[in-house]
Order: sequence, then structure tokens, then C-alpha cells
Amino acid sequence: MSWTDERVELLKKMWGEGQSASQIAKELGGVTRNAVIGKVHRLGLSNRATSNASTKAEPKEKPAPAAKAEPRAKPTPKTEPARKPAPEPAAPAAETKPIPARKQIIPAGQPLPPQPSANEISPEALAKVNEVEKKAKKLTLMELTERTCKWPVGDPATDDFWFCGLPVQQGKPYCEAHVGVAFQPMSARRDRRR
DNA sequence: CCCTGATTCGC
DNA sequence: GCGAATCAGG
Repeated sequence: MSWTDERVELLKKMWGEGQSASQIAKELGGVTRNAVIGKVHRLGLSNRATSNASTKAEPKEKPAPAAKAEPRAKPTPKTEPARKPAPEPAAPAAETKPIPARKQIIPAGQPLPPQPSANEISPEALAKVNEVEKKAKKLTLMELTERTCKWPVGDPATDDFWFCGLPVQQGKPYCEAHVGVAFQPMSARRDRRR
């Protein structure tokens, strides 16, 4: 792949939006995040310092052909990146509103309202979930990544609230156990007449 | 571990 | 100009 005008344009756009290099690379396809970063720098984008960029300390670096691990001087001031992480256009785990199936433990505060449809979920699946919750990594919102289970556990109003955080199932926002209760086959929807 | 961007340097 | 390898940090 080459840097066509279109691709460069998209790159600029996304970079401007605060998208990460890897995200941009994914979007573009055919390039790695390194390629994206390299291009960004060549284009002169990168971080737009408020107006300082001096103090180019000692650029004197000795090649040191023998020592490959020669530490390169990196006096990058790295003042606060003025870049603001644009809020995810598509909320990660907002697509499907899962109602964590809980036993009967009410942490504290308000008694949770009756779960709308914590009904016809495979008992095995539920059991699994309860199992998993013990091993959950208990991540905070900020710690969630693209491959950590985003299943919420506990009461958000309490400090006893966290996300599963286990490795997600390929392509899914949840780990295996939680995928099991989050995505119900339509066929299971058969109780009420209809 | 996962991730981020920054830099170097052979191509 | 390009981007893999590497570095540095969260």
C-alpha cells in the first residue's frame, strides 16, 4: 500500500481527531501503526506544542556500531499532549445492554430493580458467570481495552463495582462466560406466547 | 501484559 | 519517502 492522497487525508483526519496510530492503521489497512507514526512525523504533524520546541540538548550521538543497544538521547520535553482523546463514537459495550445476572447479593444502597429479563438464561451459563466473577480481574473503566471483557459487575453507585476484564472472545466485547449470557439465541425467547 | 508515540536507519 | 525495529513510557 502506498500513501495516496485519500489515505493521507484520512490519516490527517483521524490523527486530528486524536485517534491512535494503531487505530488509524487498522482503518487504513495494509499498514502498521509504525507506518502511520512514521508518516505522521514526515508530514510534520505529531504534537503541536503550544509554542516551545527548543532546548535541543546534545544532539551529539555517537554511532557506536558495536553497541546496538546504545541508548539514544531522548530529551523530549513531552509536555502535556494537547491532544484530547476523542470520546469513542461508538460506545464499546453499549451495543447490547447486558443485565448482569446476579444471585441475590445486594451490595449496598439501593435494592436493584427487578431484572427485566434475567429469565431464560441457561443455568449453566449463569453458573459459569458466577464462577468467573470470582476470577475476574476487576478492572476499572479506564483499564478496559479492546480485548478485556467489559462485563460490569456490582453496583455502579458503590465502590464495589468493576468490569470483568478477562480475555475477551475473539470479536466479542466479553469473555466466553459473559458472551454466553449476553447473547441469547432468538430461539430461547419462547416463553410468552406470541 | 496490554497499549501509546518517538526515533533511528537501512532500504 | 518509507516503515521495521527499537526505545521509552503509561
